[in-house]
Amino acid sequence: MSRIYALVDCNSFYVSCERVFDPSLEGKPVVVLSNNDGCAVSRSTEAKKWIPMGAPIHKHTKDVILHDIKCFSSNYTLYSDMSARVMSVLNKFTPDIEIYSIDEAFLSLKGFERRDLQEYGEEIRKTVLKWTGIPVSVGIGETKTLAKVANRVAKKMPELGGVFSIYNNPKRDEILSRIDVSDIWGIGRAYTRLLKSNGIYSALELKNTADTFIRKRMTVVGYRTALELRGTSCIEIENVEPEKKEILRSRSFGHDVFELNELREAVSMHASRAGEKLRQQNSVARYISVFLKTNKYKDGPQYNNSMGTYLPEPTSYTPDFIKTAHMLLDNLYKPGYRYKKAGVMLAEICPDNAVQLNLFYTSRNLAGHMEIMDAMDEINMVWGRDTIKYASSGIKKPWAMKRNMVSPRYTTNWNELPITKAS
DNA sequence: TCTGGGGTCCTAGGACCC
DNA sequence: TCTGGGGTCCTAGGACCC
Repeated sequence: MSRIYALVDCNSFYVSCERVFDPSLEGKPVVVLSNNDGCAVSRSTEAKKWIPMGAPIHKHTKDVILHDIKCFSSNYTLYSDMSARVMSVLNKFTPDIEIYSIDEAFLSLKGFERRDLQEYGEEIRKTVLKWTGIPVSVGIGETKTLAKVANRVAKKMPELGGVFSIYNNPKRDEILSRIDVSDIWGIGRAYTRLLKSNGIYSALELKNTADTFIRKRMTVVGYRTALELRGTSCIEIENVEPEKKEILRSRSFGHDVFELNELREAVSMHASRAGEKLRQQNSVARYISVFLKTNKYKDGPQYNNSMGTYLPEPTSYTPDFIKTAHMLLDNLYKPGYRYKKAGVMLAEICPDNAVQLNLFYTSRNLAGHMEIMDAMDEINMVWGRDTIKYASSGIKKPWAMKRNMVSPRYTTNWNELPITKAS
């Protein structure tokens, strides 16, 4: 029984989102920055010449000015909404879909063996572009890893029109011989170094490497990658999103922070956001930890530490998280450092219904707590984030991250809708 | 001045038990 | 005196992904 996978990947996704609502950006070098306006995380084709992926933008100020590169702070509200639109279009092609990241999805095309896959890929591409304005590339293959390879080929060679199928392709080995091992899904920096120092440079060479070597040096994970290159599918489509086992919330500060008070505000905000995420998946957590970091890129004394503890019982009640996180932070905090980042992690997560029986017998009014949480989540969902929030999260937030070049929330906020000119 | 954030999986090795 | 061997659980750290 053969399988067929398609990988649909949005081209320069964040940049494409910005362009949908501001067509004047078309054909120009555009860059979207990470939180705090730090690194370039999405670049248009035109910008790639000057700005490497992940580069700190402040190191490229000259290029930005010289080539008039348009820079944007990241606007996740907009990108998440556009992502949902793209995914819902893909869903119309097959319900057998795995949303792999904000800009990528795997589709199972089992049963499509006799169709012209190239043509089908083009139909997907055209439909997504027409209905959402987002350009995508489509790669098709016998396994997810081969679909990834095909997608890469589609992206690298614009003359293919954004679609490439390696499925049953008689030239498969020739294509694999031109793919660098570092470009294979699952092969990162460390494995690239290992493979190249053993004379394995291309995907074809990895495909033909002895199992014993791969298993010993790259664990079963690497072995699965090799099998997938050979056409044996080992990594299945995951239709339902698995529940998170850990939830981490953290941010760098816009400015260095010295005071415990400000750190307490930031930690309080992270704890309440982590709680929101936890409740979204109807779970409770038993373990919480807090971490604190100075700026590793700066000279001066460094401090990097974390502390965690078990909660008296599994919970999703934000005030419990805030209280415990503050206690941990108070123990963690040392005066005299320039702090750059703080975060809160929830772990030992399980579904809330798995513990409900026990909770009925606790002394606390759990039902009442949950009603409060539900009400707050509901209000914040309808009226926007932080309509209701905890006073301990601060009002002025001097530590908040920088977002100096953010575009409007075109699709999710009535006050920021795009305006069409009446002639 | 300015360097992202959020995850998962696997293994090795220590602690401990019988 | 003899200091084995099998097993589980936990944690830290390394690898990867977008």
